[in-house]
Amino acid sequence: MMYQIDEVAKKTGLTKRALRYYEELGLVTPSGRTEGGYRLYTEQDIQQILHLKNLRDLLGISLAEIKELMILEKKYQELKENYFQKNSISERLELLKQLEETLNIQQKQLQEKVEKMTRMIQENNQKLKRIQTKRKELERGV
Amino acid sequence: MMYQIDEVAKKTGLTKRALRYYEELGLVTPSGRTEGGYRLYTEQDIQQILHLKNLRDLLGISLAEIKELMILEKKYQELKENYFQKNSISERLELLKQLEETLNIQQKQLQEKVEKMTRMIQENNQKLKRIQTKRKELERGV
DNA sequence: TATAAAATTAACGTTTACGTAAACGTTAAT
DNA sequence: ATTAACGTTTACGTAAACGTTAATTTTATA
Repeated sequence: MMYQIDEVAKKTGLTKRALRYYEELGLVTPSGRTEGGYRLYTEQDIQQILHLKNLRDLLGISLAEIKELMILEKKYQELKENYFQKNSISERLELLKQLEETLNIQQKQLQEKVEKMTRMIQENNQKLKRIQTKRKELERGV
Repeated sequence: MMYQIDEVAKKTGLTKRALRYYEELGLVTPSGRTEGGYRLYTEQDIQQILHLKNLRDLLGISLAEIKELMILEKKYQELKENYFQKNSISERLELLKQLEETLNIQQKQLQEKVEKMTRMIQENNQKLKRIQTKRKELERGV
């Protein structure tokens, strides 16, 4: 089953404009079109869009950087699906190394952020406690 | 001891332009100026700037939203420092309630993000494992 | 006191990530 | 066959968050 743009917009929380824009940038291309030219997205397309959204929101990197990433992952998918490889072994090794490196960088970024956020959450909790204490003092004082 | 703009830029990792821009938006105002008009930042100013940077990078909210937040916190600081309060009790209670609410919203945002990021980290780890396995297969095959 | 290094403001420019409107085609249902 | 509700492309617009340049001052130092 395939979905058209409005459905996908609702499912992903992105606007139709954003979906077309991402396609324009070469980030996500719907797998099909109707006879008349309507975009048709598969379930996989939607997963890819959600992944892209995660990268955008969680890593906070630019769409240009995200594009690089998705190109890499696309290559990896192709590699996985091609049993009888056209690529040479050295090419495949090179791709794997690149993917590994990129993922490692991503992991570091994510972990750093998680740590900072965790610290911030703890600080906020302490602040909240102080505020609640103050508030109760005031309320008793009334 | 007070620092001038270039020093602060280096300490915070922001550009001088960004610091001036944030000031223009009313986000962080240096505590002093030299006779000739050079900006002078205190240690506290720097802490505030780092906090602002954290909000920007971790929550990914707009500077306009950050401004609201910092206004609230500023009011709270004033409230803490004024032993002999000018504000009425009801005003103070109102402020505390607002701060509490805002912090709670922030906490939710942060926690949601942390969860999503943690999931992503785990997915990445599994992906990394698969890639490493494949790589070793290839290397043995050579 | 001269001069280099760093600062200031003002104003225009740039990039990113879409929003919006126009003009027009498609699809499904009546 | 019409029509309402969707879609399409093209192209200009816009807000946010700074970058860059120019013209001018300050400040520290030789």
